[in-house]
Amino acid sequence: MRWSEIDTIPCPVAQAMSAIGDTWSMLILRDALRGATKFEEFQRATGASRAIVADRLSHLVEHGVFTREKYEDHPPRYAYRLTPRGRDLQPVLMMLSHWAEEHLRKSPSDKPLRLSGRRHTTCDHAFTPVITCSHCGEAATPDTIIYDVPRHVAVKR
Amino acid sequence: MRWSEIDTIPCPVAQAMSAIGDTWSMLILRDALRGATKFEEFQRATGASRAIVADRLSHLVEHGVFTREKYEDHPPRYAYRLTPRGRDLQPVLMMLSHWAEEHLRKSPSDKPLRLSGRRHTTCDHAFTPVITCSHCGEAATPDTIIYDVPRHVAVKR
DNA sequence: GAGGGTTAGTTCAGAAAACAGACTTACACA
DNA sequence: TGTGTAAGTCTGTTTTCTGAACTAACCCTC
Repeated sequence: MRWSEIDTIPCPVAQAMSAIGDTWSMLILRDALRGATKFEEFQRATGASRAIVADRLSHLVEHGVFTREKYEDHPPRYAYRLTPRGRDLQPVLMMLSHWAEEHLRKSPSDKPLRLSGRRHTTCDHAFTPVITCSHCGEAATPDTIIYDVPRHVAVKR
Repeated sequence: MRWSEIDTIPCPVAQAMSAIGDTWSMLILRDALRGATKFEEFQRATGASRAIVADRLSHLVEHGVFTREKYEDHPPRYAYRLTPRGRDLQPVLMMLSHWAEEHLRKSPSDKPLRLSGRRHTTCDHAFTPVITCSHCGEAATPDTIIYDVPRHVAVKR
């Protein structure tokens, strides 16, 4: 199995990762959600090489996560803007950040990291994300969720 | 900037991706959350080469996402089990799946994919995950969230 | 009008990493 | 003696990445 064949796996996690690309793409998405739109902004903020940034941006455009709009003709200059599909990745990045803040302290005795203050404008309070059930509104914690996994994908026990 | 230096970036997204590893690690996590514990199970389910599986598993053990327990001495056999830190990645994987199911249909006219039925045992209904605010309990959609990003990380506008 | 800054890339060679497939070890069962 | 299972390691090729230089066209300052 090659990287390039990952998109053939019939699984939403594999499909999602295939569309996003890799860690550099994640960092580019993070910066886009913070407001970055220009090539140079992405390059500076991620610290990745120019070739990587060019490659990942075109991958993300191909997969409908960004649009590439010319905002100047001579010389050609482009703005990369998140599509609705791209903006919908915000919850994924937020949960990832939340996980890191909870778990990735430097030493076990450290307090949880709080690198980014997250504020809910509806109630104007700092908060942490809580996943709830679209049907009953109660918390959907890992132990209250079961999956009906298609038989051909299921792991043999 | 090298891959190996990603963990030096003071950003929870970078830290999280550094701890997780890459797409193969994501697939390994997916399988672990489905109940896989053995090397061979991970190898079959992900389709990655044995070297990749061995490498990613040891990476994840190093980062406290899995434990490696010997369950047989001769010959040595190991079970990989998720730690609490690893289990807490479940919401991340769930949001990623949800995004793929909503957005990655084969053609624009297709209905959203529903590859895995997600059921909430509290109310016994199929559901989609909704992120809410830990303070007021209302939906925390991207447009109702603002970040207080530390100045040294902020993108210049 | 010379020089520097900005923006969005492309190109190149050498270095690093990923990868498939074969191999190893060791037991169980027939 | 042979097949199956399990958990890797090893090897040599293939692919990707890095870092630096280069292009190109405009703007601004001196």
